Amino acid sequence: MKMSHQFGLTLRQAPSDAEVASHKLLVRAGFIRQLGAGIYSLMPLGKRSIDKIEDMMREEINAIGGQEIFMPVVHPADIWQETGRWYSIGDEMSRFQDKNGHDMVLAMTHEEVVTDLARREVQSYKQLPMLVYHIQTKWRDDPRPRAGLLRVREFTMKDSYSLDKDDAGLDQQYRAHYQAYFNIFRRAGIPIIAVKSDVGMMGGSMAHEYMYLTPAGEDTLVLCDECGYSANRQIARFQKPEPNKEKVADLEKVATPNTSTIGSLAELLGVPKSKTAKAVFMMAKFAEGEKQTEKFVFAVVRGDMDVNETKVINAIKAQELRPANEKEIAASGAVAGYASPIGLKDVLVVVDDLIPASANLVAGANESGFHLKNVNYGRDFEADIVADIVAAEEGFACPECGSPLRTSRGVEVGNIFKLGTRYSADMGATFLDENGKEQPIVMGSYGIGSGRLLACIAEDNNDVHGLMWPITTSPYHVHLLSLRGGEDKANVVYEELLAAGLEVLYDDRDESPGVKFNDADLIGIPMRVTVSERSLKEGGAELKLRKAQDKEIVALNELLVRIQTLKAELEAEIAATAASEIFRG
RNA sequence: CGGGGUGUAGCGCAGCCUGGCAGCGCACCGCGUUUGGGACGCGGGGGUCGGCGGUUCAAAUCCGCCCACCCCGACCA
Repeated sequence: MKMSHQFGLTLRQAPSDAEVASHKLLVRAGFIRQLGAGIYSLMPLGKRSIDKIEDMMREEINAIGGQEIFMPVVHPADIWQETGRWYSIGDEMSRFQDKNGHDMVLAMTHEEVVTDLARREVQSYKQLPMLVYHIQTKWRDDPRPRAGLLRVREFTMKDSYSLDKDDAGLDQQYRAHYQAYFNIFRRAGIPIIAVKSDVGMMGGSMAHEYMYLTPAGEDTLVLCDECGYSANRQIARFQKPEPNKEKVADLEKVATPNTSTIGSLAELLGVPKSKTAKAVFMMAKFAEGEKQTEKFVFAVVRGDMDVNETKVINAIKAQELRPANEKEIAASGAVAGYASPIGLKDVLVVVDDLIPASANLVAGANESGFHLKNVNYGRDFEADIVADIVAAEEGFACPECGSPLRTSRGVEVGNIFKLGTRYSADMGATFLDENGKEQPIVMGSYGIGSGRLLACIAEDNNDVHGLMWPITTSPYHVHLLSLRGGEDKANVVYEELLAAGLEVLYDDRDESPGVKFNDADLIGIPMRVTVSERSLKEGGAELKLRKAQDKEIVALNELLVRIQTLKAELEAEIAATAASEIFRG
């Protein structure tokens, strides 16, 4: 491609609303342009990189038996009603009516459509296993898009769906994806770790997320350097400390004026925070078919720990959780700052499993200015549900080996879910087994966001001058610059490289050398070839790697072979990182 | 949804407080000089000052409402 007619210019300054490196550089280098909040166009350079990423996805998914299909982006509401997600998903799903007044949805994922296809096409166990996938645009009206392509509302995703006759088959396809995803990320040139994760709105029994570690990420991961345990903080477990073994003492009411925080309470009474119980009030939404109900939830954890809302949602099997407002708190009989589960009515009490084992805690008296000492579970109050609802923190003990845990921020670039029969059962996607008995198809779903992956590659591969693409995802292999006195020879080189099948971005513009060099560094194509009066005098063309400092002069008649060799070396470097991943289920 | 911020040329910004011809740098067009790390000179083109309404002789500037975008939080894959 000749840059003189390239659609999309480089910018000397990034738009002021770009903050993270990948966003600034992708805009400045002309890969993407923003249309609205979380809505981006891909320019020619960006489109070429995305195509390469998606082609690698195709190769890896084809290699594990995938068959590419293409499913619609607009769905009739009825299939979403069949699975109940029409009712359970909130504003994040955009809905509209067609001209006949029929409810429609913009696809945010494709479980419903693929399950509908499966119930039409799959009749017999003899057809299974099968794996279908597509690369399609999705729309999720995220409450807060941010950071360029790292978090958007409209995005393209490769998602595959596995169809099996039983759990063993699902497990096999799940593990195949587990490895295939690592292959894709390796080939794309970025380090990724897999962590155990919440199943969220997908439902199902097991899930992993693929995380690129970066402070710009917004998921918090809990990692153990000792044994390799890794999980999203939303579900991360840890070993609870040994509870105290005190003898149960008598309940005692104490005046604690102006002591509505755990810190001030512990100080006033001279006890450690771990001897107190903390209460958090939330409203939980439950969906039963088409009906929605809300319930006041009273969660209790030890004072030195924090509630993990995802764990609460999973413990009480709610759809959604939000903080309760003052009115709702008052209606429940609880007193903010002095709340306790003792004597409350019509509320759902959820207690962390460390609480029943802890004796003589300090808790609120449900009376402003008073707390109770020596509160004991079982004697003074009981819970509707006892479960692990505490958020894992840096330094807590690893659930597997007891070593201190570490936390890190990450961006989720992919995920895999064991769906089981969550969708096939609701939608009647069944087959006949060996005994002629009707069984629901056992399913899995597996996604990777291609734009988010592009952003992570950019985030991981840049320096002060600009982007530095791995050869596998670079929009072009070679960036050819012609400078004064080298124009004619550069034209010949361009034609020769193209004829050899190389992808070349040719800077044939009438610009000063500085502009061309700086644009080349900004765009970040791995190999740069300069043809000028000077280089010709020195014996040919100048060849430089974007990531290296050294330059070499290569005779024009050897240039093609030299570039092909270098390209093969760059590809081999990435291939050399391939490995089998240990599955951590 | 809560808190904070910003909307003036393609990009970055000044002007607004204290109302009076809409500016600067980069980018863009023409001519000339220059040519290996974001050149220089001369001459040009480009604006509903986010939108609507109000105050005023006069509004980018003051007032009201709305919209968009960004950041933090809530939430989410």
